[in-house]
Amino acid sequence: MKAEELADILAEHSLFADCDEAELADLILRGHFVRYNKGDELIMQGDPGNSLLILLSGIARTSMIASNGHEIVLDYAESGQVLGEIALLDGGERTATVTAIEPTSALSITREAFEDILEKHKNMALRLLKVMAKRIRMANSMIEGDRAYTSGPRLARYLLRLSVVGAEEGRLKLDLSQSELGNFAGMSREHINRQLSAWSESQIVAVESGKVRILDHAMLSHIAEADS
Amino acid sequence: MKAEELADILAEHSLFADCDEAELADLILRGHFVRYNKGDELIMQGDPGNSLLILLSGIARTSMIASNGHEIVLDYAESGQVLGEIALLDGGERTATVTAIEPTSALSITREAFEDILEKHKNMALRLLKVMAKRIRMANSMIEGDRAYTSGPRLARYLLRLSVVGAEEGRLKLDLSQSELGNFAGMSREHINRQLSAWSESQIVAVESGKVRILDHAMLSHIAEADS
DNA sequence: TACTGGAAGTGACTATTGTCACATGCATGC
DNA sequence: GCATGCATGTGACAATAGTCACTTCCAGTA
Repeated sequence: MKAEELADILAEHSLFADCDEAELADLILRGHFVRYNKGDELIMQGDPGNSLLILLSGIARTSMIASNGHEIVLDYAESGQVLGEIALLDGGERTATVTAIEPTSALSITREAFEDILEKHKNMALRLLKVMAKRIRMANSMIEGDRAYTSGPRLARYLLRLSVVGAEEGRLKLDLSQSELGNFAGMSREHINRQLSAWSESQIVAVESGKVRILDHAMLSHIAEADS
Repeated sequence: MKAEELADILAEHSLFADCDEAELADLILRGHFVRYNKGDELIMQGDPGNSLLILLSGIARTSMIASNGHEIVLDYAESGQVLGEIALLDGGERTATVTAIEPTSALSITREAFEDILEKHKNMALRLLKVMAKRIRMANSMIEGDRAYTSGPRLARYLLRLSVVGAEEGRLKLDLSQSELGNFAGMSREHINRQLSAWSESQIVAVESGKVRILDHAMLSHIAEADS
């Protein structure tokens, strides 16, 4: 892989967009290119965390299994995203499992390589700090959503989170099944179904062949902030 | 303030325990010592975030107000803890309000000072990364708790989180009122009361003059992992 | 085309938790 | 001591969302 290719991928979404050539070169040199098939686990909850991944292509689901067996989906990561930094940094176990939901490739960076790169390129640390700041914001916003809102506004928030900005026709980034949406938004499949049906009635979303499309973005945003 | 004093404070709890003298000296030199009375706000949600705080004494509550007015308590911070890094790092607004719940003092560090120190002392970045890794773990664990567990186990978790390790007689770090506990654990005051009464019956906790004491730590841990 | 498995739709019931309305208790200061 | 105010205890009820048990729909394939 060439530095330019990596640069292109990183430039698109991630906070690594402003890496200079030397940094990219080192990432490629010290990193290890890995491919995964749909369903493969890039990271497994409970494992020791001795490496970090930078997603290059594909989409991966980050999820945790609570001690009572309940599965929680934390995020869907796209290319450019960093995965697995937490355990690498604090030396603890991996808190979540990351599963490829389509063919996926990534750059894997070991702890030693990571430390070397951090040492050599001071900007990398700052970049990582920003990545993590963003992640904390996201986590706090999930907590806020879970705590403060009932299911309706919460689902609205997750739909908005899945919606693309320049959305042609309100398409979502990901076509999740209703069960998957339920896991993500923290509600039962049946309840998701009923809520989507209701919104479909009032022309806020359209549900066609299993795929959700946002028709009234403004209304959905409004619902996302409502009291109930 | 002398470097040794700061060193003592940081050594106790925080990830800054291993700072060398030069680092401490710079923190003190570039930092600004601030005092707060009970009830003062160290950080206000919505403000621009141009500084970071290191708590030196006292206890501060981190909370958010959701757009529907619901208040969520994210954490109670003790001395040694870093506050306000997120907004400082990503340049966004402060996501939460931090309120002193007793007289509190802190070292305030501006963005410029922060950047200088980060530049000068490479270990500081790594330390901050660890602080943030810890925060993400905590946030994920809150999400897990909110999503996967019913109120009983969840309250158990929060009580355990408030319990001191070498707890003499199961005392909590903080004597929260039942309303405050409710805000923290995400349940109504009444429900907290009923749950505590039930546990009090079965000798798991004791409630005496408004203060909760954990009697059966093992049992509480067991409840914290239960299916319901 | 008919068969099959998985996703989606739906009604009835249940469970958990919040809300409201009060009673009680307890400390503080006049 | 008594009044005031805030924290706590408790019963009755309402609301939200989950569970169960089906049915229906649809795509892939034998």
